[in-house]
Amino acid sequence: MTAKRDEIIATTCELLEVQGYHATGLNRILQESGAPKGSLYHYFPEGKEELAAEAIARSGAGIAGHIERALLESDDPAEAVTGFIRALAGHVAASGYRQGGPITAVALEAASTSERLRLACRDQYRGWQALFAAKLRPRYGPARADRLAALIIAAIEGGIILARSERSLQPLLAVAEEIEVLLGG
Amino acid sequence: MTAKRDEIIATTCELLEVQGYHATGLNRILQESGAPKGSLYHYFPEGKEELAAEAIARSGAGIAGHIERALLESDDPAEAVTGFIRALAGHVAASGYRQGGPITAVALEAASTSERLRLACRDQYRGWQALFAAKLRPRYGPARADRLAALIIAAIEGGIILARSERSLQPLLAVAEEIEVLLGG
DNA sequence: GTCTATACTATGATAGAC
DNA sequence: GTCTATCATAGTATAGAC
Repeated sequence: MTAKRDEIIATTCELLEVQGYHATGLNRILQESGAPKGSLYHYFPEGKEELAAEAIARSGAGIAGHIERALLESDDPAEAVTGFIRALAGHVAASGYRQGGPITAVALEAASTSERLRLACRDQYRGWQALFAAKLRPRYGPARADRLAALIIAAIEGGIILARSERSLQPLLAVAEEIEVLLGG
Repeated sequence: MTAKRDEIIATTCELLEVQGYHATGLNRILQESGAPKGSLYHYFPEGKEELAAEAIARSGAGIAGHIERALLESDDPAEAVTGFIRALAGHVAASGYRQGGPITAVALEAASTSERLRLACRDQYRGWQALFAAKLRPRYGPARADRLAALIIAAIEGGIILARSERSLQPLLAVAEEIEVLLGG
């Protein structure tokens, strides 16, 4: 029964996004996903870490999909990138400043704590960065495109942190505007 | 005896920076700071949250001091800002990619969880942002200076996340370079 | 009256029994 | 495949030592 396993992962994605890794208990995951209590170690023999790693991969793939679709919306890189950021900002606000950045919290908690989760997050970041870099490469060349992509990811992740702390879109919108300036020149 | 209270806060600062809020247990704090277990609720009657809030304020003030000093190093805003980022990058690497961003992890975990900690982090971010904005205002005017300051904070916070995930300075250095471009124009 | 040892309740992750 | 036991540790509170 893979449907139940999927449901567990989906619930984990949500909780990790809102609360981070350590604040998210297995009990809560099981309860929220409606899965039987004893079933967790059947589906995830390596326990919480394995489950979290899979959740990170899934969340990351979802974001990658959003990035891909957003970057197709315009031929102009500046417009495409800032369009993505503004759409993301809307999503952050719509969630009551609870969501946005599904792996950010885990990335920070796990960086010094769990090599497995650190690598899981790193791989997602690399994937996103590659998508932006590919879009920017024709105009800026490979080296600069990589740097710009790094800045974009960093500014988005940081912008989400500020937005959630302020409960305001302003930081993310400022990020979008300034990145537009940087790319527009 | 305020010295022991101070020691507890200092230890909490370190642990929060590396691990975040929920991963940091009171036992660990007490043990690491050499303070007796029973003394915690004497010094911090409201428990862990109160302790964390004080630690956030202290870490934040330390960063503010670093920002202030760095911004005095050059009259050119671009040089001053990127100087700060590069110095920070050095510190991140020197700590084995465990430190840097003392409140980032807590900000994310607590944003949806503890109003008190959310506000504590928000206030620190506002303070830092005000410092950068003040430096940028003469050249860029008030509105743009605020936006640039938001981008700078966001890009730094995000850059730290990426650097810690990659165990590499590259993301932070890319951030510095691109911000230099943005401010240099 | 300032500080600390100890105990308590809840919940964490996990693993063996059914 | 799932329930229940286990064992550790969490955060907290109180009663007593200095």
